[in-house]
Amino acid sequence: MVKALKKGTRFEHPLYRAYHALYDAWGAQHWWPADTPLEMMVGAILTQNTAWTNVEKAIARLKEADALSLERLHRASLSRLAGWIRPSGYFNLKARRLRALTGMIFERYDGRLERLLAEPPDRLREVLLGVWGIGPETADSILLYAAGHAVFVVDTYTRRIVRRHGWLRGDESYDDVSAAFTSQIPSDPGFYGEFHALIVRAGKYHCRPRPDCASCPLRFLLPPNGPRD
DNA sequence: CACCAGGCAAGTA
DNA sequence: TACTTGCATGGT
Repeated sequence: MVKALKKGTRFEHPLYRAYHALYDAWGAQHWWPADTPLEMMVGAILTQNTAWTNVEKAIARLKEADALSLERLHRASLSRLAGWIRPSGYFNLKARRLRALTGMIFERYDGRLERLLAEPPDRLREVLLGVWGIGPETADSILLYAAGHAVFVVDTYTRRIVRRHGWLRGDESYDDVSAAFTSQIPSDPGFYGEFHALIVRAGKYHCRPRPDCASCPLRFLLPPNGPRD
């Protein structure tokens, strides 16, 4: 994983210390849980505002139907597609979003996913954001976990944690929160991918709407008066 | 029963 | 620009 980095004041930053507190407690999270880049991208759309356990069911059904290929996803009717991904919720919406993605890859990249993913990072982000149904978090997840670029994914848990810990005010734009991480911690996709996964785990089991800080690995890094809000 | 989950786009003022 | 709303299943 991420080996020890050289010492220096730069690495005393709260975000960097938070990473080590989480990693020491829980170790590697092995994200993103997908067998192929296509599966990763499909999962990124299916998990929008949705519990991952439901996405797992949807992915399993796609595999069961042997539909998890660019061609088959694109050829299937929207109602078939929606039926397969039903357990992940918002299935009519997400069927159209998957169609928008596969359509773009066929129209602009000759149906070759590897060509899309070979685009330079800024260009790839721009293209993905141009697809209906792909916003900044989904785009950055794909950049990081499918294309291997060093971007920091910001989700609701990230926002909650940086606000509760007072690392940021909490009203910053997506890009500002992302930049707060990438400007303060070493640029390494493995590192960013692990950190994001650890934040999600902390968000799931501790930094919830009703926080459970008592056993959270970050409890010693909280502000003196406890979590904000 | 209520609440939550690894967002996004479209509408309104 | 800054809210608000629709989208939907499954687990706690």
